[in-house]
Amino acid sequence: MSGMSRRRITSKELAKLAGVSSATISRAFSPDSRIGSATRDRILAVAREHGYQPNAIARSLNNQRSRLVALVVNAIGNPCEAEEQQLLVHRLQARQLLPIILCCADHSDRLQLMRLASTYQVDHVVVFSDMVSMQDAVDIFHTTKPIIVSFEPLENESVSSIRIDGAEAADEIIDKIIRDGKKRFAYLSGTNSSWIDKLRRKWFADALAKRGLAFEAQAFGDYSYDSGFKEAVLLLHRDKVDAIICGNDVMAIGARDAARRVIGKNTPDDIAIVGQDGIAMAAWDCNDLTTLSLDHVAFIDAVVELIERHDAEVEGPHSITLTCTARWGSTA
Amino acid sequence: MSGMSRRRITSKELAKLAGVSSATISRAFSPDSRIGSATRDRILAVAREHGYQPNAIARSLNNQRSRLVALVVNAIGNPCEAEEQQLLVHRLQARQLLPIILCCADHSDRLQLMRLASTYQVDHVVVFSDMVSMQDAVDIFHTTKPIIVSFEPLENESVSSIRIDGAEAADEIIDKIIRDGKKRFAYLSGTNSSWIDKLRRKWFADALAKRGLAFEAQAFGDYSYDSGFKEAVLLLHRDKVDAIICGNDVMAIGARDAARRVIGKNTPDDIAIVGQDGIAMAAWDCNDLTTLSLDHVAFIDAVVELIERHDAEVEGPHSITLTCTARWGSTA
DNA sequence: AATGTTTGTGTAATCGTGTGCACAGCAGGG
DNA sequence: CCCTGCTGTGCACACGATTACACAAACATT
Repeated sequence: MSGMSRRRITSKELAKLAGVSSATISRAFSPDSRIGSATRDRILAVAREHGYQPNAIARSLNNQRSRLVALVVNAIGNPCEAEEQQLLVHRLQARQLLPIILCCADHSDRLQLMRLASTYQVDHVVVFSDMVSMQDAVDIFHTTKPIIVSFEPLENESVSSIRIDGAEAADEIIDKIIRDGKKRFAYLSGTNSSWIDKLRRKWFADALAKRGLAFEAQAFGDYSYDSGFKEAVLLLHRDKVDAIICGNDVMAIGARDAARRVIGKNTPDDIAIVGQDGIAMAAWDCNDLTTLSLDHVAFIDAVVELIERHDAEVEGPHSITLTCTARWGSTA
Repeated sequence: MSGMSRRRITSKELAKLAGVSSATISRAFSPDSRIGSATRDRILAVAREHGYQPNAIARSLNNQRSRLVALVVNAIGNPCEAEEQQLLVHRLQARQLLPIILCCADHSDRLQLMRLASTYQVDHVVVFSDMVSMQDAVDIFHTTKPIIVSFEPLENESVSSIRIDGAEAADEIIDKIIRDGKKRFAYLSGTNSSWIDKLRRKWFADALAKRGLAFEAQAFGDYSYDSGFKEAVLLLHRDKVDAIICGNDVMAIGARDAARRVIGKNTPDDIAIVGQDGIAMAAWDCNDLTTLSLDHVAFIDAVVELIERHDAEVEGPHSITLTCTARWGSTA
């Protein structure tokens, strides 16, 4: 435990200390290699004494395997993703894989950021963000076969994908709201550029169309509470809608607050408000949101499953489909 | 753009293609090295054509500089930390540094996890988690000089620290609550093992003591909404307190909901509820929490400042102190 | 006792870059 | 014409580990 040394000790130096060659040091740290158990024990003892650990960078260079995983996300703080990120990081850590977070929210060149990460020879890439196109991911990580979270089946040979389908659940929700007597629907998007947002909106639009209705208004926020609050005021006041489908749960909570405080209308009697994602906060007593929800555990299970297939070098395109469910609260 | 190749091209191969030596390739990618500008342009063109990027792993091995930063956090989903994490990741990315997240919440051997990360020769370590002791951090990252977020000055030569002081703000808050006529205080801890929690409690306990009072009850949660809810019911019902200081904002929101829904008491008239952290959600209209808050931007500025000092190899122990402020809402 | 097999260790090459050193070419000054 | 100085490039080694190969010793088999 004489770990006061500023510099890290190398395998060659440890070899000298233990009276063996550096190859033997390496073997002492590789579980299944031919080495005398007495030698191994002695080496591990000396290693512990001098605080030696094999250098993972050098090991990666030789192995062609870095045990790093790039996670491309929109943001970290964003609760919609945070729960899943947390789960995934746990699962990776359990497999001795280290996550590198690439955060796209700040729009400062996302592609450059991904290129930087790709130079670190990451073993896997998981793209959660809808701000990066599949083609960009494939081009930049052409050596890694990205895992992409998607809302439609991807036919591309060089990616694996997780497809999420909420059409049915959206239909259930719309059905309930209409039976409750609401007539004028609005959609509050999280962004105006994302294809995920477009698809989610389509689920609900299709459900409306099936019943001869359509969205009477559409607004654009930025997935934040404040934007949900602000846009809801406009929708309720100007467009006189009585049902708002929001792009995520956080905006839905903002919209609910706006309705209650600014307009003086309450859910679910006066108006209906629906979220999407099914974050834990949505189920809190003070929120109790009706939301189009995804099973986070199943979702991350799917990601891990794909990572395992890549590790096992199973060939061919891989795609897993998950379906959303409606989670009922008191807001719709 | 013929990036269909499965394997990544190396500098030596590119050298052959460009009719130069691999050393020249390397120089083409190093901004300040002696190389003819014509040669550089040609090399960069060929490199782009073949999708070549220098291998950061090999570069790190040679440089003794990985440009990786380990962030040791409790959890990712936790809103208390998420905002800061998000900020810090942005700042790191702007400096071309890649963050590796180490998540301690899952108690599966935190130390082993840190040891794993340390083998990747990270350039910096930032410890946000109060679940890892300073000594452990120093032992494991003895080559890296960790940056530790702390609540008391650390005299240790081998760490830099950010100290957070909330004594004054706690005093203000207690003062206000007492002037409002509340008399029986409870403290709702986030955990029973963390020294951060103990210190935060001390700020408020000292403020009470100054006025001849003390906490009449103490409960232990786990920083979650649900635990705040559950424990608050007990505190209000069994211990009949009329003011609850919570270990973080999320528990405070849970406590507020419990008071309102289960006990039928409202803030701030019947009872006072105080949070800590000053997360964005606390300011939402539906919450409007009184909270002991820290300026997140200043906080991350301090972290980045310490990272820069380490990069500049400024010697000596570094410590930056930040003070919390009271953020007033309608709950106390 | 001779031969084959297993075990444990050392030697040296390799992974992909960065860089000190040497050197060739070229310009300019005397 | 010689000497000095600068520019651009290649050679070779270093970074710290892994691993195929070789080989000695120990052990097993006939």
